[in-house]
Amino acid sequence: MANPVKPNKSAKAISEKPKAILPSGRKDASFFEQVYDVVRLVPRGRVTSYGAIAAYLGTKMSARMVGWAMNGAHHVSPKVPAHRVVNRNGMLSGKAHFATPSLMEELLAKEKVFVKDNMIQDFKTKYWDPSVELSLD
DNA sequence: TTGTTGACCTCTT
DNA sequence: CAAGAGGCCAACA
Repeated sequence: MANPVKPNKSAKAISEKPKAILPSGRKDASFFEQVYDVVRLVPRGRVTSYGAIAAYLGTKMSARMVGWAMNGAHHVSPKVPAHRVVNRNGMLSGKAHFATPSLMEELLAKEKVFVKDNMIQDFKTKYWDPSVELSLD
């Protein structure tokens, strides 16, 4: 009873083929590229979740990988607004991984996105879903 | 080389 | 309703 059903509703057409800039200098990872690209597409004052990005890539189960990608996003060019990426609950789960624990809140504050108790205010309102905003049609 | 961990999410009991 | 386990891909030991 691990997977009684596996709905393959993917049909995603990611024609994006950006350069491969990996934290380790590798150029084989495509998942990371997509993650970086999507996060960079996040408009100012908006926030998204790991699962949303993962789902946009086609596999919402790889939400963990999205977080890993962010880990190297700090030294990637152009800089990836990782501060705009939070978990499903709207909590700044990765704020501790930034240069400074308060850096994430600072950046979000500049985006007019206020945070309270490690949680984004009106998260659902600031929420930015790539699959929806980008409109897959 | 294999095994474990990891900025998560979803399903099952 | 709450808690536990499973699962994805990649990096580190």
